Amino acid sequence: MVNGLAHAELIAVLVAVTDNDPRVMTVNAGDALPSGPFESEHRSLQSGLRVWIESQTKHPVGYLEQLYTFGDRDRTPSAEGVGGQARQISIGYLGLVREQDALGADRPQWRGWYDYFPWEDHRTARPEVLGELYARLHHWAQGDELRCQRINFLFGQNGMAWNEDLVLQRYELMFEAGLTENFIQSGVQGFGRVMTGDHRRILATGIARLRAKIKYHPVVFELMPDCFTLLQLQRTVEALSGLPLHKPNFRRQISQQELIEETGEMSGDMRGRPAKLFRYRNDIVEARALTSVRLPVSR
Amino acid sequence: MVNGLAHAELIAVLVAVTDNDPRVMTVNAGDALPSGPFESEHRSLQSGLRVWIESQTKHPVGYLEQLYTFGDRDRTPSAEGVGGQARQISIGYLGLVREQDALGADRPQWRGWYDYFPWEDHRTARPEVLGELYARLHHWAQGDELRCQRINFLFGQNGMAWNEDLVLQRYELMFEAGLTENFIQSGVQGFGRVMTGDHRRILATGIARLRAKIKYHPVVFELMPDCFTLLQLQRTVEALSGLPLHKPNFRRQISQQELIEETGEMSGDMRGRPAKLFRYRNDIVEARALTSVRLPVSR
DNA sequence: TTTCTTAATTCTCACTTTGAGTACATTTTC
DNA sequence: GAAAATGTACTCAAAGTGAGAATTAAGAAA
Repeated sequence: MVNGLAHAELIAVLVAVTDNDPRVMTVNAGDALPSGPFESEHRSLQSGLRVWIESQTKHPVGYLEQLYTFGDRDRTPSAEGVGGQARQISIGYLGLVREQDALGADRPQWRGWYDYFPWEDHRTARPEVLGELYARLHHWAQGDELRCQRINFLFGQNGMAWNEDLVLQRYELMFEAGLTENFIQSGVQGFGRVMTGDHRRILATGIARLRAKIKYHPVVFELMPDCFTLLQLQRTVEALSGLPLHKPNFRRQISQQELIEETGEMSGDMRGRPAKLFRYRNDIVEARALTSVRLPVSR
Repeated sequence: MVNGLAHAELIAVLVAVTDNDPRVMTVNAGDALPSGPFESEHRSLQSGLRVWIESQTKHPVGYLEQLYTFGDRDRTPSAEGVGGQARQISIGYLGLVREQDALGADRPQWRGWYDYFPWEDHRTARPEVLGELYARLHHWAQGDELRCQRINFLFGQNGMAWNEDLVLQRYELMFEAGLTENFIQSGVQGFGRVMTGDHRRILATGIARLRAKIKYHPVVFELMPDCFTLLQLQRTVEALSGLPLHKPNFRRQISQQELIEETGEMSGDMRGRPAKLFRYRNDIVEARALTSVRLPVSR
């Protein structure tokens, strides 16, 4: 028995926002996330994945961050055959691609991520699925107090506010309740598109990470074109977070962070008053831009 | 050539706070973090590590979280021999152990983490090392504007505030500047204790993660005994963050979150007025307790 | 031209959260 | 009993946030 030997695979959640909708790169007609073996000639995991993605997709990847390493035994039921001894380990990455670089984003590999998680898009209204979802979850809960509290908390019911960050927890609750892949494949509508293995869970991990990250780190700009209006920026953040934002307050928040500057040009193509164009300030020191959560420090 | 085959190793940053000092579990007289091969009989990475840690250390691990997966080629220069083909992949975990369970915390495996990062402890004063550290960093920077900005930002110089979260970035800057392992082993004092390979970097990753996490997730309580006073809690947070906290404001912040409740008992062993004892409320729903960063949501 | 529509941009104001410090209470130690 | 040490409760100004009104600038319709 070879201890510690495993098949290592890299798997990417590649995100772009086009037409105000967040999209994710898929393979097999939307059935899986792109992945490949970790080849040992690469210098590091990160650079290995970058090279591999760029050769596969032709899209330059601006931002790349490790998500999570998945290694549960029962993840991929079909993975038994790979050698008998060695386990499968998948290292997930989150990558961001600029709209302008994602040309061909209409090509079928790019799928709107709300196709997979329809209950996560609260931009215009509470998604309709939530009604049936609540019903089925509560049916599963069978009156168990803790389960009910968890449902209410995660899905913003019963006076609790919807928290957009809890994508993964919501998916995992649904998984526990038997409302994911097998259930959907039995023909139920509205609970999202399925993926192979645990790819949808990895996607949920990526969405959750990105939603949390945009709040304290200026990664949104990795998804924006060089020049953009404040409304375009707002629409992008809305697309990612799945929430409608308050325009004046959004613009106040952005401008006081001093992360962007006017280009001097105006956008002309739209209806209504033309908007100023902005660009991300690239004279910002690396990590400078974090809205830190504060402890009550003394002195 | 076997593609995708790798040696997988689990590596743990196990933290406990005793005597108001954060400590980390080590092996080899403080030279390395505990680690071991990922054995394929485990159900998942997480459970594998938990079993392994608890059998090795006899400490129950309350909280366990994946940190990062390290796989750079040049990480461990000595790891060439392991088989010629397969790469080494290390999956790092952060684990928290309660003070009461870390009895024997005086045993030499538990080391104060500021032994490894003396410049990170700002509880009583700016650490003295910072003077020499600045000097050496600026000497390395050689006037390069970007490098200087980065130094000032990371080390809170030149009007910038010290940010306790940037542990990893600071370590990596020092690494770039050649102020880590080899440098220290050449006999320089005050730049911290070294570890084998990149273990000190993994420790920095763990500290950084924990410092960030305590601000929006109630993980501190995983380090506290069942009953504690508010000052004990404050001292623990101070120990982890390396900052002195404002007592009245800290207690206000804690009490309005309603995460703890009075036990009704009082602490008796200390000098001065006895303090109320509190316990963590275990009727809190799992994730309920997060101080979320807000976007300017509309409606 | 005038008016309507759409969107950009600026301001206001109440309310909440923080930073910082003060005052007072209750115990042990000298 | 006074001093020292700690616990606990307030106060108050400054900063930050949520919600919305008001104003400006363009094209389109009447």
